[in-house]
Amino acid sequence: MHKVIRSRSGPPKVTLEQVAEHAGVSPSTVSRILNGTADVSEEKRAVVAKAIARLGFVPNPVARGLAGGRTLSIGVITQAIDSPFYGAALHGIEAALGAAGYSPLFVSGRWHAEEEARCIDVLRSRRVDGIIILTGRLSDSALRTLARSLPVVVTGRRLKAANLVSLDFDHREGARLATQHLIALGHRRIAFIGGVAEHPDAVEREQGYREALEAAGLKPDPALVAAGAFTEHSGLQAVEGLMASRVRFSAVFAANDQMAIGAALALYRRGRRVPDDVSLVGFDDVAGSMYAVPPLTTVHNPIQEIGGLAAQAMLALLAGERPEAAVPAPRLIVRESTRQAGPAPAA
Amino acid sequence: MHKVIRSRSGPPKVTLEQVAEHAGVSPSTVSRILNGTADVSEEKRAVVAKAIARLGFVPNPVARGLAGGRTLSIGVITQAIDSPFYGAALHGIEAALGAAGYSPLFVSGRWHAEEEARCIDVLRSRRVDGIIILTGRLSDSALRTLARSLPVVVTGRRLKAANLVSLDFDHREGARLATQHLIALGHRRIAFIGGVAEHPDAVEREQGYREALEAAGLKPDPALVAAGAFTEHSGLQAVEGLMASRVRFSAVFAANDQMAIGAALALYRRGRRVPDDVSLVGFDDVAGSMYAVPPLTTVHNPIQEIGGLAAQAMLALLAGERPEAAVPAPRLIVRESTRQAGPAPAA
DNA sequence: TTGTAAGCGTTATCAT
DNA sequence: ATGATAACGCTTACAA
Repeated sequence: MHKVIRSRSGPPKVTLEQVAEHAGVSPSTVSRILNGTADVSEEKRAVVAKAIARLGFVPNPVARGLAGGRTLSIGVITQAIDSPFYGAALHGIEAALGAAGYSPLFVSGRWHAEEEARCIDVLRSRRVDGIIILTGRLSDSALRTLARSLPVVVTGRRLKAANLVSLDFDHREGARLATQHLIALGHRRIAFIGGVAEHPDAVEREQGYREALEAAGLKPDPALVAAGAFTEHSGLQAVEGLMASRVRFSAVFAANDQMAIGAALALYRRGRRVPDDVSLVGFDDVAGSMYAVPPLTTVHNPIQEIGGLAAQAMLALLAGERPEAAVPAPRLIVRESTRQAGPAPAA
Repeated sequence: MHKVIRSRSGPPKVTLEQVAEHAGVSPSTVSRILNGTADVSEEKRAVVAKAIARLGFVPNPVARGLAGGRTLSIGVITQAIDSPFYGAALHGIEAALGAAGYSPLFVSGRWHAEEEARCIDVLRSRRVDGIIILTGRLSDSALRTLARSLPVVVTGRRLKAANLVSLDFDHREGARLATQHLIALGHRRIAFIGGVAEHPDAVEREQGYREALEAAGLKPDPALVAAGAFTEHSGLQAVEGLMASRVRFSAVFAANDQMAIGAALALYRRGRRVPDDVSLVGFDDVAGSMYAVPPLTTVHNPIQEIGGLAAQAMLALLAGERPEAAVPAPRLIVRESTRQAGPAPAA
């Protein structure tokens, strides 16, 4: 009774050495049992287990880190810790890592390559056992170099290297799906709002858009593609630009949901109804898009799942395996922001 | 030249001892300089500084943690790391802590008191120097106890204790503001969607709603208050329940933005326009609400700023001060989801 | 299979 | 003001 309370109130002060003493074995034996480093007789195993339970022993990760060189912590580089997109990924990572006794150390690159490099330094100085990079800006060669000193898992690219696994979602296919959907509904003049130009996801999504158009015998009209920056505001601005330039369009495909949301607002402001006057498709299927008004048709990007996969790949890497990660294929989620194109598109 | 590259590629292998040797002083002197623990002659200071720069020495936080008992890391307990609300707070915390050389360790309680307790154990076993709790479920007395062994900063309550600082936003006043706004617009039948019942923020917001009503001579109608759970879905359901029960209302005040967003969708589905048919107010001013269709009128909750304040309070606590934290007062942000009540509310 | 002892890179306690 | 010399709590050769 008394013990339970203590274990929750005071810092765990019991040391491995005390456990050893209590069990009548040597510290190394206890350590071996804890880490499965070597075979230990069932007999001692039992005594030690009892002693651990009795004393409420919890190994000290800090000491472990110093002695063993492993800290049981994994650095995770995101671009923005707030953001529905990264939030979901972090959630997936936390769950998978936590189940294995590892803790994530989250840092934000804030879209600057420089910041990102600083993040890596921080993580390294903290002696993380590995680094997961969620769609960063670092060059492929920088990643390869990094992987020479640490296991690395990176999302958003296709990259082969030792000690490194990359998880890549098929953005092109996803964008193709979205565009095809619009085409199938009879839309011919489909505007596209792009993402951050240097961002690999963004360029792939634009490629998918183009490919679908071409496959349908439609030729991409440069006047229909607007630049965006993956933010709501940029989506709003993009649509405003489009309307100011007086190009006709009956549908908009935005390279991510946040921009689609911004686009919806711009349309609303100008009195163009979604989906009655213009159809709208996003990308990512971020948590909020299901509750947009109207609910947004989008391409589901299993971000949280990818986070989990990334974490598992890292765990496998740490275990000395050479994991092959398979990312789920994109699926189109049809909701209420798209509909059949009107018989005669308005001039 | 060569050095720069190495510092970014290999793990920092230079030890304090090597610096000492290189500078011709003892390790203790180097340590003292690093920590400002004692006076050191300008002379040695300079030599050591040079040696540190020359060798590219970076102190090892793990070793520091073992020897000194401080890890320069702060545990942060959130309820959901994904979530626009907590995301913003984490962002504020990360920025403030990072500037001081501290790293946050984020863990999610997932709204379970039990999980939350486990989180604390994890953080403690990692030897964090302090714990920031963002609106948790732990009892006040549990927090007091915790504060006896570790500096604690907690948001979402008013609590006085040694080694503990609480930051409390005035939810009641915020809710009052929101309700008054609706009343001033001529609304008389104002529905309220509550939050998680055990959540202190939720009850205060409901109190504010009631107070504003009473202050205006309106008596709260139990049929107008619906239970919610701080999620979009629960907001949607709440409005559906309200409409199914056929109570009249010309305005809805939701205890947070996410529920307001859900409410907006339910209204949209039933063909009731916002704000033409019913006015809608949220709470928190989460990132997305500015881009809702229509943009949501809400109470601004400076979450990111509060995160920063919490971090600074923690830093002050660690420095042995007794910080007084002042949280900004709530402000109403009037956008486009509210308008004058119609002359004769529909039956 | 198990124990002994030497680290791991700092900080802290004494002396001087 | 500065230097030895223990810790800190655990892992890991190396022995036995």
